[in-house]
Amino acid sequence: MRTLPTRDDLRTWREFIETTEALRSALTTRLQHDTGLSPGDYAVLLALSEAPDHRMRSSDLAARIGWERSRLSHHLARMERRELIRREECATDSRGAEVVLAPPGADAFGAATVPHLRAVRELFVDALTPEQLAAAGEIAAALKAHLVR
Amino acid sequence: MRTLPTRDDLRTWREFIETTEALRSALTTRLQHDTGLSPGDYAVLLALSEAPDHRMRSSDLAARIGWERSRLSHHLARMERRELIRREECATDSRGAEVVLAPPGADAFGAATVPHLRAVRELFVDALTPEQLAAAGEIAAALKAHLVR
DNA sequence: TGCTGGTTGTTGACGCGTCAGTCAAGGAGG
DNA sequence: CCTCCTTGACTGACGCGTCAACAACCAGCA
Repeated sequence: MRTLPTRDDLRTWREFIETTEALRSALTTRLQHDTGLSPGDYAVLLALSEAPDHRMRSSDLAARIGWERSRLSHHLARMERRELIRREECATDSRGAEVVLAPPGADAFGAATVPHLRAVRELFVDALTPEQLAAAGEIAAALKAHLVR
Repeated sequence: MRTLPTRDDLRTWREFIETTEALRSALTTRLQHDTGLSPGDYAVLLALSEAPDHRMRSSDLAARIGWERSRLSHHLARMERRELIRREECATDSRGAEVVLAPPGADAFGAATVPHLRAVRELFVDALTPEQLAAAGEIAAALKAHLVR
């Protein structure tokens, strides 16, 4: 039977969780401001951009970006309303839907990628020394490994 | 003029951001499952528990937990529906509202704190070596300092 | 052929968060 | 007292996420 975290552990935990949250939120704000896209939009558009013919089955797309089908379905409905993507019936499986990158979506994604990568550099990479960056990677790996346990 | 992040930087970034998100989500799920509270509920109840008389002006509460007043207002409405808190008119400033910890809220918070701290230890502290834990604190501090810049 | 069980994708309800108001109550200066 | 500005809190609209339920469909098998 193990003890609870120490006061110091908790201070570190708070600092860590609050800062990563603030970082995520800053990135989101930046992406939104620079490009009008949410992180979800970006993930969808990235996957479609890399797909052959710029189209993908809905389930494959969900698996690709690690979302639940339902979440994707809701999100695609909103993106379709903004004409970033279209949904078409699938020829080979009539249950299925194909998600197609629409021209405004391709444009938006094209305009988004450089600013987004620049923001990642400025807010994350540049904030850390090379040693810290490496340590961050190891810490993430350790946390992840422990999570799936 | 600086360059974009390298492929390695991006791998680290992805790993870092996805893992911290997964960690946050695991903690949330755990808290929800063990105690029926969301992190927001927990933050509100914690602040009220520490307040004199278990009551606080709405704005002070918002400042304390770092929320927008509007967000707090919505959240309190939901918590009041569940009878975790009550809202009373403020005697000294008739614009104001006082948020009061209700008995079910106090009970829920009391039952939540140990499991929650245990989860923090299991999912965060225990996943890291003492050196990694220290490094995590420093990384968070560096990121935070860079954010406010 | 017809059942049966697993998939695909959508939907509705609801919690949560932000934003942009709204409105009442205080306070300062004329 | 009256105007003007600020403050405290709430609200409505909307984006986002999860969950549970569902219809339509496919595939394998009796």
